[in-house]
Amino acid sequence: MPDVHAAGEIRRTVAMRERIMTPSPRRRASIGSRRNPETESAVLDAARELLADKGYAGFSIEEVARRAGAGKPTIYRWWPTKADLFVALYGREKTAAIPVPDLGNLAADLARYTLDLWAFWRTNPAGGAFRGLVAEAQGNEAALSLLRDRFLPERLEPLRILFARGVDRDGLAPAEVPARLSLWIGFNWFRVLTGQVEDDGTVAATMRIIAGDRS
Amino acid sequence: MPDVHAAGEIRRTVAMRERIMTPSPRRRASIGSRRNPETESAVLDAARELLADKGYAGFSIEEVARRAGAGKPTIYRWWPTKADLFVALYGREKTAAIPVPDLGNLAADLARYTLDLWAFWRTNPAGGAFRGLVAEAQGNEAALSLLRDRFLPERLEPLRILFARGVDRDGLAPAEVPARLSLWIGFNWFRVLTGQVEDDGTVAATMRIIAGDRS
Amino acid sequence: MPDVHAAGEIRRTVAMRERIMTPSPRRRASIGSRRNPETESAVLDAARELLADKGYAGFSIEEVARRAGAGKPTIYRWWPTKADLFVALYGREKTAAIPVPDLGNLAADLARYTLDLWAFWRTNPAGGAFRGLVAEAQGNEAALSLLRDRFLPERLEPLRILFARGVDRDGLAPAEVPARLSLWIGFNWFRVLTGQVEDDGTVAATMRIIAGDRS
Amino acid sequence: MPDVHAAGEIRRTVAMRERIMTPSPRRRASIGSRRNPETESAVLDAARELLADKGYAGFSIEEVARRAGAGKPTIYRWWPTKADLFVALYGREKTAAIPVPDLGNLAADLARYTLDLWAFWRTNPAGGAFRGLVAEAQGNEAALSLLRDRFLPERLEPLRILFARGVDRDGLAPAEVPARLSLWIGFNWFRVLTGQVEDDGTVAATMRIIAGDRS
DNA sequence: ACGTAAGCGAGACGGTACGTCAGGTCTTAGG
DNA sequence: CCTAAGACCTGACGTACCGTCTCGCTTACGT
Repeated sequence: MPDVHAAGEIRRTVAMRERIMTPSPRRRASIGSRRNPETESAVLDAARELLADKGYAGFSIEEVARRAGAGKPTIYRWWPTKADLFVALYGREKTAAIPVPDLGNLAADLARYTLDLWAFWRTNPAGGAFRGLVAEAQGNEAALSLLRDRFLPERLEPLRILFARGVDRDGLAPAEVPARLSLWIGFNWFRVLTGQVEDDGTVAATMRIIAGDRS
Repeated sequence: MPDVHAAGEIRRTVAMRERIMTPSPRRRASIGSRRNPETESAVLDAARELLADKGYAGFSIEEVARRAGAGKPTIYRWWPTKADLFVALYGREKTAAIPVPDLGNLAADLARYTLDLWAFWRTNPAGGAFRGLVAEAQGNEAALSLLRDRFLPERLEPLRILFARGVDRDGLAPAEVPARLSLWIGFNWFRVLTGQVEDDGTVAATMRIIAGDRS
Repeated sequence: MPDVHAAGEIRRTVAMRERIMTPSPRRRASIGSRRNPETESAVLDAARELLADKGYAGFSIEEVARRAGAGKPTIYRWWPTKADLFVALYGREKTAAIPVPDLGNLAADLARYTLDLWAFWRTNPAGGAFRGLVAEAQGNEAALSLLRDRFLPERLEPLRILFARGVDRDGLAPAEVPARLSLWIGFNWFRVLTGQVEDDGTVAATMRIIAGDRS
Repeated sequence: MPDVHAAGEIRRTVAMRERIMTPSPRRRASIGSRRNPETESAVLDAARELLADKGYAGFSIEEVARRAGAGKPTIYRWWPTKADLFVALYGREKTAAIPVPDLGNLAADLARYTLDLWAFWRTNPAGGAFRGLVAEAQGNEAALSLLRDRFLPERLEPLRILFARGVDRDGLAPAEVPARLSLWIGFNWFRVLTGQVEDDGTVAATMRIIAGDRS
């Protein structure tokens, strides 16, 4: 049955020729029936770069796919929404980047951590990822839930440590911790969402209030 | 070749039928070479209603035009960006809705004002407008500037009154007012942007911290 | 989940730069709130050309839009399905191209008309359009109905004339006309769908059978 | 960063649950280094069923693989193109299903055979397979050649018998056989490709014309 | 008897095209 | 000069399949 497969052979030949002809900087084929970490990296790198280049407004899955040399479906397979992509992006950058300080009192610790965080946001596309995530959450219940219920608690861990130490060391009332944590979050959101994450000299004073520092 | 475009004609026919069937919010022709205030109202009403219906995600100029029975260019002429429309929307709603309380101490005043504001946000599309404006500002420099430099100072006037009274009456340090105001703003942003503007009983305590109330 | 777009101003600037930079053979803006015949022409020309280049297999709305310099939504607005586009394409080409012969007897008339039709199909992408329409109809009820109920009766008009003349002149039994017409249609479909529309010398004999010619 | 890809994991989980829930048409492992006839059956059955369910438009290798519980590469290994699969499908079904009638005259034989064939097409997915193969052939040279040069001659064998008998018995001119055969083929193609394979009472008359019956 | 070659399910991969939505621009026609 | 209307191009959306690839496994066959 020699001619039965002619079509397939023709198609294969064409595909091969095309693959040879195109410059194709790097073609990442599948590595079998499991996730290709190279692809994951390429996508996150591209997303990071795009966010840095164009900001949230210019951010699109389409363009990420283009830059990553990835197919759109590949992206949607692993990050079904933009929000997921932002979270992944943020998680990738921030990990362990900001040390949990121990300067002897809560206000100083908060100020140090806050300023480190701001520096991170300023110098790193992850700041843009965070802003994008918040923006996304304003019109998308799933994104909001991702932000509020998964992303936030996770990223707040260092703060909980700081406040716990404040309770032990500085005599902070445990019952007040949630309110003070909310204030810290809100303050930071306000600053980052209005593009004001440079130290204007007010951070220390603000942190003293949040810390309940009466000195 | 008259019947070649039948499909298009069908579409047009459907559109016409729908236009006829819908209550058709009166046909507003031009009123000459000046702005038609009826149109402005119709657009803002439609925007408000749409925001209430679909939220920020479902908000589009296209749909506003549809509901308002207005042409898209008409909308773009007067509100060149979504942000402008949000600001107009918000400015239209909030005015004078929330009384400036005077309950004898700053913490109580802040709590009362905050809860009133939240109630307003819950019951009024303007809350959605605000969230939309923040989202918009994350990818749009003009919207950000509008939000930060025009909208925010304007809406903060009652707070300034409250804090000024706090200085006079409760002995609040004048130097601390900006920081405390920032905390109040941030707290409110955090709550509204995460969809948490119901009183969960934590507001009073939080306001006491912001007010610097040591009782 | 609509994305938040950049400032209109940014977009405008980018668009302008692109418009200036690209050679852009022709930019067709709207000509107001009515159909632009230039666009219609450009689309049909592009479709025709694409069909000639790549055949039915390589035919896509996407590529037509690309070649026509038209937006996909514009194409979908006027030709909601590929079938509509094929019909329009065919209608545009065939009109009045094939004269209705009168050679004295039905068999000769049919042969002449058939060979003219084949010549038209050979030299003109409309032949491809017809094949595409049939292919489309095999998996799409709407396309099938378009083909069977609108396209076919219309294109068969000349044949009806020929057969009517056969009844009057050659004594063809009127009751047999539908069956003979079916045979003519079927014969032509078979030939065009198998890519056999060159005259191999069998047409005259076949048409004599269809015409019921006993000579 | 283990929890960053939760979305993907959720998708996988869902997929697993579905895999568990579906009856899972038995897991066919390899049976060594030769073709597994169970797999072949499963694929052809699935293809047949899918064609019956969804028609040519809904037919995809992907879905066949899904239903057959087969890997896509397995399918591509044995049937490199859709056309091959269609041919295999049709070849599998039709064999010997339609008896070659002998009713005393050619017209009657043709009518009987045609109606039997139509009945077969109506009740059997092979009809859909044939339509699919024709559609495929409109954009695929290999499929066309398959259809024209292999499939058609093979399936026409019974007709040749009928016509040969017509020559012997009914005095049909041998020179006219090819033309009359073409007419029969064309008529049937036209009917099946327009979804008109119910006997509307015109078949007998049409077959008389094809048979050259002058009674 | 055992290594190897081939078949197998699975599913990720880069792609192309789908059909839809909205964005912002443009022009008409009319008041 | 404003207004409603709606066509236009653009570009992104999220989905379906395409055909290829590699994995990890199973089994028969040749050495």
